[in-house]
Amino acid sequence: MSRRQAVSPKCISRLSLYGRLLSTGVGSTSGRVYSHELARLAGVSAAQVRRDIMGLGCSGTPNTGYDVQALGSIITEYIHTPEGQRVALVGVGNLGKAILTYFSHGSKTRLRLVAAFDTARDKTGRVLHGCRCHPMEEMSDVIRRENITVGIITVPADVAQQTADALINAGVTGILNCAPVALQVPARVYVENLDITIKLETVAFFARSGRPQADG
Amino acid sequence: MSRRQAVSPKCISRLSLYGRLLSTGVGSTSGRVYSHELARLAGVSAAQVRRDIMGLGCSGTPNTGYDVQALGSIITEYIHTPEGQRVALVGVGNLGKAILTYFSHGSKTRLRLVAAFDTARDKTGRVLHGCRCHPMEEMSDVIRRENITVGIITVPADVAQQTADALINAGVTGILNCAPVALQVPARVYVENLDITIKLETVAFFARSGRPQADG
DNA sequence: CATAGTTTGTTATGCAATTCACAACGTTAC
DNA sequence: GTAACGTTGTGAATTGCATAACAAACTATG
Ligand SMILES: NC(=O)c1ccc[n+]([C@@H]2O[C@H](COP(=O)([O-])OP(=O)(O)OC[C@H]3O[C@@H](n4cnc5c(N)ncnc54)[C@H](O)[C@@H]3O)[C@@H](O)[C@H]2O)c1
Ligand SMILES: NC(=O)c1ccc[n+]([C@@H]2O[C@H](COP(=O)([O-])OP(=O)(O)OC[C@H]3O[C@@H](n4cnc5c(N)ncnc54)[C@H](O)[C@@H]3O)[C@@H](O)[C@H]2O)c1
Repeated sequence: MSRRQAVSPKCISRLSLYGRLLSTGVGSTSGRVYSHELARLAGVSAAQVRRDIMGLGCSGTPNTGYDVQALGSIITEYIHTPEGQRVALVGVGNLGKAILTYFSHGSKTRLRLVAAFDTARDKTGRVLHGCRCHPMEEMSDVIRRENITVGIITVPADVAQQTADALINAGVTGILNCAPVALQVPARVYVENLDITIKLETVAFFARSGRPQADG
Repeated sequence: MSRRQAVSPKCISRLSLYGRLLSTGVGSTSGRVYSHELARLAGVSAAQVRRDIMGLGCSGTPNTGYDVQALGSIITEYIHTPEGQRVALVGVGNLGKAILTYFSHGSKTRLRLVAAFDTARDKTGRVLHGCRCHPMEEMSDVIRRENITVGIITVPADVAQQTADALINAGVTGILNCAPVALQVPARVYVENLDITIKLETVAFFARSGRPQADG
């Protein structure tokens, strides 16, 4: 259970990707996979794959590669808790609804999106894809009762900070922020920003000058 | 027009963020802004801000900071073309519709989302927020005619690669990929991946172990 | 059993990006 | 005018990350 050493967010992101590749039919014939195979599918180098796996207490055998099942399990157990962490989403608008739909149908992650929140009365009280939308006043209670540790923010930019404050107050320690603002949070809280406009402007820039190959 | 030197995607992303901050009421009273103010709002260090700006042929004056208007213009002109690049979106599903709505209403970028594509007949032919949804057969023609250089992929994962191929064939040189696969593209094409599941799993991981502070 | 051929685990190397530190400069106060 | 303060611009130091490289290990084969 104890983490071997501090790993970077980028490393965790790659492990998450390897995990998905392993669970979606890689090496399904042999039951085994080489580092360079995973590398090609993940868009990274083979050395990178081996190095990432090294940090997990590895399991590969030379000349045969990795056991798909075993490696998948190790990665999943490293990234996730046995029960799967519980997630809440705030702001059931266009983007919020898309994410809600995705995580109840399309996604295979161990994470569970178990509650949604909104201010609009036509949203609250309803149940979308098995996930109830609560009014904001119930946030603190629901997050504690449901043991929620992660929040997704899909509210308008001008209320994103207060939404983050409310989530943190209620006990959330990780936030995926889809609003285009940099949140101010205490050091113990981890934030990732998912800013579509910035990503798109970056793509547009390199669509012209075309040099580097990168990712996020 | 000529770029001073090769800059990293992360640098461009930060410049994009500074640009937005400058255009949304930073230092609106004085008309000027300090590097440490931008830094706090962007969630980076003051030295980082100054260094990023340095690469643009800078304009700040000691003790007074930067002229908001001037710096904003310089950043915009560096990141964008004068006319604004044109963008197409493929896959008008839950996520695709949310993005379409956002870029016709909520966003202030110079980029223009001017065309959408889908296979489903109930999507094609309709006009959403001033953006027509075409059938896939018209892609090549429309992209050339409309001078589109950037594509957004919001189709299911199993058709993302063929969608990318089609976009590239039609002349697109930058792709924002929202499907959870690593696309194989020629070196001249620039790809950014926007993988919500990976981002969320990364947040969940550090919501427990809580160490680093990072971003993407 | 020995030999050839691959792939892993890991260490060393190189590179890029961020931070540090400070001189130069402008501004303000008196 | 001049002294004191605060910020910029930028070379140097540092950190972190990815690539390269290679010894050890395993399989296969005759
Ligand atoms: N839709 C996109 O593709 C897209 C792209 C980039 C960024 N974003 C950002 O994501 C966020 C949401 O975008 P959207 O298109 O879904 O907007 P939206 O207007 O469709 O949805 C916003 C939702 O938040 C709710 N809300 C408003 N104030 C609230 C509050 N104080 N507490 C709780 N809920 C509140 C509203 O009732 C609404 O349901 C915005 O910050 C937007 O900038 C969206
Ligand atoms: N919705 C989310 O929040 C979310 C989160 C993470 C990842 N994603 C990814 O984004 C993509 C889209 O997700 P979604 O929820 O919008 O799915 P969706 O099923 O709602 O939309 C998919 C759209 O693509 C169209 N399509 C199907 N095949 C096509 C083809 N060959 N060419 C052109 N169009 C085609 C469909 O008609 C549909 O309109 C998926 O790859 C999904 O994994 C979505």
